[in-house]
Amino acid sequence: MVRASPPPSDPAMPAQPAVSPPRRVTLKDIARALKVSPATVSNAYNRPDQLSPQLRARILETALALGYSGPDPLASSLRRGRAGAIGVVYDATLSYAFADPAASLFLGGLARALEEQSLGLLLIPSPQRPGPQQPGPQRTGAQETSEAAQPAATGRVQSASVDGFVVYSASDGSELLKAVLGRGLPVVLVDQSQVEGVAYIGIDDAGGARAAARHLLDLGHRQIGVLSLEFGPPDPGEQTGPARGTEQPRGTVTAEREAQLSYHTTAERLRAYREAAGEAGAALFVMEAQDNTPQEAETLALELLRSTPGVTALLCMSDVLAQGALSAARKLGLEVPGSLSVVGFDDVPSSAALGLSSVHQPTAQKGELAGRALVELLAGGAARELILPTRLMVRGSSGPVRE
Amino acid sequence: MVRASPPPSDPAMPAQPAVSPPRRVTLKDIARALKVSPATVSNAYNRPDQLSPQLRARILETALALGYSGPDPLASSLRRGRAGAIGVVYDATLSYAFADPAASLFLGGLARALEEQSLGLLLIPSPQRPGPQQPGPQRTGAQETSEAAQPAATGRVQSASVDGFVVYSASDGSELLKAVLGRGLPVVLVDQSQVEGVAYIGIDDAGGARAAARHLLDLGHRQIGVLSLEFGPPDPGEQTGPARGTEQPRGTVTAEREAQLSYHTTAERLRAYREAAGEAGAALFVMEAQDNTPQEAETLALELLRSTPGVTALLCMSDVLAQGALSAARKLGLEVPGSLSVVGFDDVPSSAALGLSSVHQPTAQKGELAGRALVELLAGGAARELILPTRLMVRGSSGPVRE
DNA sequence: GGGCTTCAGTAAAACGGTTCCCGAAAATAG
DNA sequence: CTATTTTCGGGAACCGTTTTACTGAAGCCC
Repeated sequence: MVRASPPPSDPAMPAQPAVSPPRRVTLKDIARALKVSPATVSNAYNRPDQLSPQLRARILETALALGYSGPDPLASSLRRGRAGAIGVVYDATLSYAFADPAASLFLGGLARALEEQSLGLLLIPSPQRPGPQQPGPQRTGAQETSEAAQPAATGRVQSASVDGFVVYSASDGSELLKAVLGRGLPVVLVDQSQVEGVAYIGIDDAGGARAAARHLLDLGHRQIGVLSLEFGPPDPGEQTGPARGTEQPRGTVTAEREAQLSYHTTAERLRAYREAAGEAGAALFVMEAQDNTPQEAETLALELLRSTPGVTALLCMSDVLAQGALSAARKLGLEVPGSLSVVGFDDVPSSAALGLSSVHQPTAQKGELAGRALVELLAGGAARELILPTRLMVRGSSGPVRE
Repeated sequence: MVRASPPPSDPAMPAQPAVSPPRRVTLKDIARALKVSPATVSNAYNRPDQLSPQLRARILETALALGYSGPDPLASSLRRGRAGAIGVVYDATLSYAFADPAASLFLGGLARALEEQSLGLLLIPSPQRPGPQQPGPQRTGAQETSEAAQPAATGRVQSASVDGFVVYSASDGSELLKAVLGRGLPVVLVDQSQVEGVAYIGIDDAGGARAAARHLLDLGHRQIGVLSLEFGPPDPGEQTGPARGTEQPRGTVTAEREAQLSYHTTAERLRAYREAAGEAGAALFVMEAQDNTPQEAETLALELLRSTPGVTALLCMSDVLAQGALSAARKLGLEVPGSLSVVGFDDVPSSAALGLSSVHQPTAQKGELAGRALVELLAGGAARELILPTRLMVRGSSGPVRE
């Protein structure tokens, strides 16, 4: 064993022969170098008022000289009992979380709220889908926990050094959500099904969706396509899940798939669409977008408009989808709103410029409120529930049905 | 002083009357409960092969019963010497980081790469601008470190529990960057000025910008407006910085301001625009956007087109800005590309739908590569530099100058 | 100049785990 | 039946700080 057992002190020799064990310098090292107590060094960083300015100066100085850049955050966090960060968990795929400007806005708001408290923001993405990816060569380490068989993502939840969680649009019964709740830390749920006793921030999904649907209905549309967000996480086990590669066209919603409707947001909006349509005796044609991207939406819209020519309007569950719909319309040479009306959801910033009618929600504010709610919880406050309003913004992409 | 000096011990009284001390359960607790060694409990979680399945089952079981949700990540990280997360630092404002779809894409790619290694992603935003914000009530704790006077953000860098950093578009000489480098951890720099010996991922900014400019020049444009990204962080100290509230219209670029050009990306693109314009003998009219938002861009474009009627095309340093320019054109009733050509930069997904000509860069891939580069560094690999190509995508928003 | 209150700095116990390394028991070999 | 290997689990040091007293030395007051 080459454990360097240094003779009590040999100042002549620079401890490290050459390059080998570049052991990191710690607080103790500089304490030793100055012949003061570690406590004093710690104080130099954390309570300058506890020691004389000169000593502090000397400490900081030798710290610099020795290449010590302050107390190790981990050790400090451990001792203090606060990680200084909160985790954000989203159950949807990474692509969803970042491809959607709304998600970005939300995160921005959240970050802002946390920033005020000097809290970090730890992103904990759910594992992506099998997607294209060359098989990584290594996969080192003994990963085979037998039964737990954690789908890796829940493992990350368990091993996240955080003081609390924000869970964003997890599907009902999500493993991830369970894992989070299991940690026993403060949690705020956002845009998903509520859980008894857990803080919640959401929006009036149903109200917004209803307004969007009524708007189109009022304009006389009676055959309306719906570009839906995902119904639920893809079911890797069974062959069910949205028909992919089968004879069914992509996006088709089967009864089976409908039974898997587990994203609260999707469910609420869809329900409201249907209710409104039902009241007006209109027909809805629903397509499920696997990914919340314009490309996907364009494909689906093309498909839908081809197969169901009577459709005069599209209700989209996100602006991203709506933008794809718009581009499908352009490809088909359909005038908007002359031949096709399109209404989105979220009202992301770029939609105003596009003249897209959409349901506005205070996305960034939602993030900020979620952050504040969590901060309150951390401070021992009570869990609250908050539903933010939505508002239909009528712009140029929706108009009366053409006779 | 009300320093509570509790009597040495009064076991009769349950210190805290009723609910108070819900001391968290630790690994030792369940070890004690089962009369096994803590080591064994630890093994139950980390090396299932080190103990009999039955014992492990019993351990997991009582852990559940006692409400223990696995080893504390902090303690574990400390002991193991790995935080299990990397920090992302961006020097621009939060709004920039999240308002820009390109940034989101980047983060998405980065997250994906880290995810493969089960690494977390800790966001460390730079402090936002003074912006609207009611003065927080508390601000507890002794924060007044005298000299260090850390601008709060650098403090967050120092106290981030991470194994490495990705620095995204920091301005030259950024304090944040210095703080990061000071930590002595592996670092990957992205989209900014390089630093000797530090890993780097960037794109061919100049090449892309040149292509965009030449494209417009080839179409015959000779009076071209430039919607630039920020030149540098706002200088809170002096009254300089982009004229705000002075008699100068917003966005005007003064010589002073130009001297503050410290964002590498902005500088490179601007330089390339100018070079190309110079070669063709064309005139450039530069406006600096404070925020990378469509709103800001619209305002600026309106201003520019009003004050400089001869302008027939707009070079925009981001697609977000370009989209704002498009909407300005719409407001002015200018046909695109008939009366006004617009070219963006980044080629974010929504731009294709908008028919916006833009300089494509592999944004998500950039993120993924940055992640991989960092992972390599963590594994002891060498620092590499990588410049990714850009490519002009000509779409419908740019056309020949109208005679 | 003695008691009393600051001041500066310290010793030592946590914080909650992980991991070598070592024994004993059980299994296998000879 | 003994020698050897495996299996199972424990002992204890250690990860790098923070913090709660506590000590000695000054300073203060009359």
